[in-house]
Amino acid sequence: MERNQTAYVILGILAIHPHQSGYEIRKTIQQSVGFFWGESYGQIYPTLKRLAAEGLIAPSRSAAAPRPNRQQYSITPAGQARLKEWLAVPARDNPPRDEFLLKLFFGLDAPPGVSEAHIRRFQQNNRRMLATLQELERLGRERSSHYPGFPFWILTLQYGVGQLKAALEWSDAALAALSGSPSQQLTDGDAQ
Amino acid sequence: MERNQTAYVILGILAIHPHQSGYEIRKTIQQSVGFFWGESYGQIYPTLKRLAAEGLIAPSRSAAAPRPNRQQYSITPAGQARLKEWLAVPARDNPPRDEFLLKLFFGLDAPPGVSEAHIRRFQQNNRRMLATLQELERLGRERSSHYPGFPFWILTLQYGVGQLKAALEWSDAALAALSGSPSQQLTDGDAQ
DNA sequence: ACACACATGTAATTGGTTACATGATTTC
DNA sequence: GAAATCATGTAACCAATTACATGTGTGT
Repeated sequence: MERNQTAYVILGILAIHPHQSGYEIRKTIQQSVGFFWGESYGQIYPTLKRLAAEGLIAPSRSAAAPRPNRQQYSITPAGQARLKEWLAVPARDNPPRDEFLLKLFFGLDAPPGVSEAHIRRFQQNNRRMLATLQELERLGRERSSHYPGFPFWILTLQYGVGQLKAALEWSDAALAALSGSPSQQLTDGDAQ
Repeated sequence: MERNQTAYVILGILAIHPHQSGYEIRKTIQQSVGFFWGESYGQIYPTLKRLAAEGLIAPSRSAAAPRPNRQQYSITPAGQARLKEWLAVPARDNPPRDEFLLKLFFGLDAPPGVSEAHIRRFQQNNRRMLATLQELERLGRERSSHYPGFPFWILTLQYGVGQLKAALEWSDAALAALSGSPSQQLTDGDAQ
């Protein structure tokens, strides 16, 4: 079992939409799983070559073939099998690295106000993201709810929404907590 | 500004606890920020050498020097400055890659029951983690609440707790949703 | 004597990003 | 004709993990 995850995103995407080129695959990824998964061309194109060499995908051509200067691929039966195999294996937890939390943790060594600023930026990013996801969910229900994969997609979306809402609630509490004791030692504008 | 984050964790840790060796630094990392940050020796030792060469840390020796066969370091004024600089820069968002969500998204192509199993495993992991964090918080309040950095540490903990609770609520809803339509097409144990 | 934790490191590999290079096609 | 987007790729680099190698000190 490989650990190269790019291969499996590609297989998964091609299992849903056949006849896609590297360029299209990347767009599909962004539009469907973009909020929790990213891929760069530098990863996609070499992987496509390798998957084709291994017989897990094969060059193909959609009925209404649009442009000539692109190479479309589809998943092969072997590819389907490999995807299925991988899907059955428990997910490894993602490497634990959160730069925002790290900077917050070292807040005592930061210039005054910096941690508060980090949290406010975090809050704004999360608000924007939440709006995007909610809009996505609305649009999806309108346009794609008949797709067989829709229930799974909506679950991932709802997970994102839940995490963002929790993060936003925390942000408020965190800002309130920081305006209490710690910065007072430096700001100290009211005593005496 | 470097992008090597290992350097900054080390600087940050040494800013809090001086006179630590690579081995101790790693333990400190695990015990303090371990639930959202990890470092391996393969990363720590070379980075220590480099930081010393750059004058951001320096070999040092604690008053009660314990074992001889280890090299302790402390942060230098230059290192303090670098850390402070880095802390002021907005955190980049962590690379968006969640293998669990990816497998869930492709749930339609998975063997029946697999997605449910993934969610249940996820749920169990989160429950365990939540218990750990809550215990950590309890212990911390008992033993370390007088440390000046305590408020920041507790904030990161509370963030983790909030995310885990949201994930657990989602898990229940997700399992309920999956026991509705999608697996019925295959299981279909009750009609006819 | 043995096991375990302490302690430091290197080599190989990989997974991945970024920047660069190039050209075709569509649209205004 | 210019600009934007479509489209495919390569090279350089890097951060990081894993596995390996080696030795010391402590407790039983």
